[in-house]
Amino acid sequence: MMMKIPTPGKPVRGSKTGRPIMALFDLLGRNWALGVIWQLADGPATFRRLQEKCELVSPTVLNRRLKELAVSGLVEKGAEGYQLTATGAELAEMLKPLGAWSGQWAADLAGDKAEG
Amino acid sequence: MMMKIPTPGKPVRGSKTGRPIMALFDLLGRNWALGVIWQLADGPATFRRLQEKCELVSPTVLNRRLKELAVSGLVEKGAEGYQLTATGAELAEMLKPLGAWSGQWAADLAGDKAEG
DNA sequence: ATAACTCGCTACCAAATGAGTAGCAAGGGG
DNA sequence: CCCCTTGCTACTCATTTGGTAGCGAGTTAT
Repeated sequence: MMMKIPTPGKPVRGSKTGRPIMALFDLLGRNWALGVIWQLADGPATFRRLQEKCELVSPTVLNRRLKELAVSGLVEKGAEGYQLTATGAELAEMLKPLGAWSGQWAADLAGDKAEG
Repeated sequence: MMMKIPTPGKPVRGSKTGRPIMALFDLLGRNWALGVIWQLADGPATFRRLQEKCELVSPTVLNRRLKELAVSGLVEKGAEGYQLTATGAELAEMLKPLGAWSGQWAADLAGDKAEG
């Protein structure tokens, strides 16, 4: 099983420099990575529960993302299943504003189409 | 040429509901999407300049991301090349904190390894 | 004890996406 | 006209994803 997990400081997929922000973007720039963090911000969840919250993402992908996020110190396993680490929670906190913003963005896009 | 571009309000890759936040995560959860926005936050750039800033990302991928971001109203073409729209700039603004945070994250990860 | 169920996860394969190189059409300069 | 840069497409091959099936462990119910 090959698993390239982006790590700050060394070359990763799409980043030869390994600048932290690029390693982060590489990690988050994978399907469902952001979604998983978003859902875990609500609180811990078991594997299957998380799968449901992520609209039935396939177990293959979910498991891959969880492993990557775990190695990266953003997610960990606790008594109640998977949960954000302190670091992961910080990140989730920074993502929160995107929730409201995305609603506005969706509205704008719909508006543009109606007008244009 | 098939191009599935996530649009809020309708089912997209990885999201049957099309909730705006999921459409957004789908859009951003692609290789270099976040990186492109990040780089454009510095100011407009031509295609080739952008390619350089993104560590020589292949033109294929860069072009795809730009098209997707354009359709999604985050990026547009101006006199000086590609640039963020007002909406895109808002998003970029919200991503800014990640820059500093990722530095800390990288340091923590390195620290854990050294200790652990 | 065992049958039935749930849970976390892996194996497997098909489909989509990505990387990388080559190179073309358009525009500008000399 | 020739040469250079720019934006981008074509093509090929590697990697990632999606989707289904199902296993081994633990739990409950009989």
